[in-house]
Amino acid sequence: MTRATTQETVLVSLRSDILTGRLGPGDQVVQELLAERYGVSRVPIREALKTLESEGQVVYHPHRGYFVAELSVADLLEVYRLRSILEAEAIRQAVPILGDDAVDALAELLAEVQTAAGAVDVIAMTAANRRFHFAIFDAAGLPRLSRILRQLWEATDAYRALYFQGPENRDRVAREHTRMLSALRKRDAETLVRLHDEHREHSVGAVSAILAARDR
Amino acid sequence: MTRATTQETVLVSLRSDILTGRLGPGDQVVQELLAERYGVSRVPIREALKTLESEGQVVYHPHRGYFVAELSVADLLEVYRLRSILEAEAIRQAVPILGDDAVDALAELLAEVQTAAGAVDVIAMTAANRRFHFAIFDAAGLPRLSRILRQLWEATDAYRALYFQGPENRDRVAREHTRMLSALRKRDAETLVRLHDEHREHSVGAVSAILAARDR
DNA sequence: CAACGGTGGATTGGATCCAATCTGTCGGAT
DNA sequence: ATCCGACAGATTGGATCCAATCCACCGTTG
Repeated sequence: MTRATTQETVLVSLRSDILTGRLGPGDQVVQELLAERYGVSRVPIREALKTLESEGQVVYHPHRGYFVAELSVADLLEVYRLRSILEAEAIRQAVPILGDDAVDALAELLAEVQTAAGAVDVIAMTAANRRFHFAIFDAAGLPRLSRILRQLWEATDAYRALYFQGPENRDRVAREHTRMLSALRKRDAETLVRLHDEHREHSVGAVSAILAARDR
Repeated sequence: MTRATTQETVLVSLRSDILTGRLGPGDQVVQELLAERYGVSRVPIREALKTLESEGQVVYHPHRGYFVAELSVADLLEVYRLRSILEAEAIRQAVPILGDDAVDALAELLAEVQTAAGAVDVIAMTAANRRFHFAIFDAAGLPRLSRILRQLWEATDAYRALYFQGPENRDRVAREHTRMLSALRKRDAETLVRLHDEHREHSVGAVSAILAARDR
């Protein structure tokens, strides 16, 4: 059994801090503070922050430190535009080579999302939601594409949690996922692409509204 | 004047080491060795390596260290496939909003590539070539897209230098760039996209041949 | 009163030291 | 002869310490 290194555990903690809003957009990330919070030295914190920086989750100013990235509306639109292009590519590649067992696994993941939604556990729902979508994307067998998509998803993590706050959004996501699964069962890539586009379309609208409200 | 931090200087040194083949694909990157070579401690090395890791230039195995990434043929094909999609997007966005002054600047960059090609300075040519292409991509005003494209380009840096070794490849690139510039002057995005596709098509063939030769 | 320069506290950047882990090798047991 | 475990060297991971930088505050000066 290979134990996780400290920087790895710190990394997941930091991600969750950002996801839950404990570290909000624009906040300075003081290394000493985190070191104390997690009971480690500053070294693994720094390495974890470097990773987050390259993912665009935090920005780095030399000699000033790391700050949780803030998304402008333009950023948000760009992220969704890129996702639209790349997810379509992933889906078209994945659907024809998806085995029945993989589809069954997806049904399983769908159930997890529903469960978390029912329990109003926003964190669990965000995680399950991601697993559902990436089970499809990863099936394309294009690791770099998966990696880029992960970065794009993570870039909006700080805001996605807000989206799932609304019960109507949770219900909507549940319905859409069900339709995605049925398109998958028919191996209907084009419908799946269209459903994803609608899915994103709605959430980009909702999140921009949140952003606009914040900036006021 | 704000001085560069050590990790930044180390980062550019490392990039150049990889580009020139001083660090070849598959090599282990021993931190102590680099620390001595650059006359610094291991800390900035580690941070620079973290950055390279997230770009996919090196891979990281906990407790074992960093290794210069090796590209399989499948990796290479994926990189070029993604570039094809994303560069087309960048070009279509950029061309209509490109000012005359920007086109003039590109002509300038083209000249630099030619000069370096004439001088058989592979390093300078690689750098100038990149500046030429990214002047176009960056003009799209989509920073995340630019960033992703940079990562994709860097992933094949270790192999690109080999491509420019061949004089016929250098000549070909020079000709193609000239045609790109003239398409740009006419604001003909579709021709420019097509030229880029041909450009890539040829180099992916050449680099796969190099890869195949290595693996034998 | 605005602009400038100095000063002190806070924070990050880098160096050095020690601990943890991995890997290859050498004996010994089966 | 082969497999297994202990040991040693090498390398990385993390902690601690000191130096460099930044930034806000304040007093001075024009």
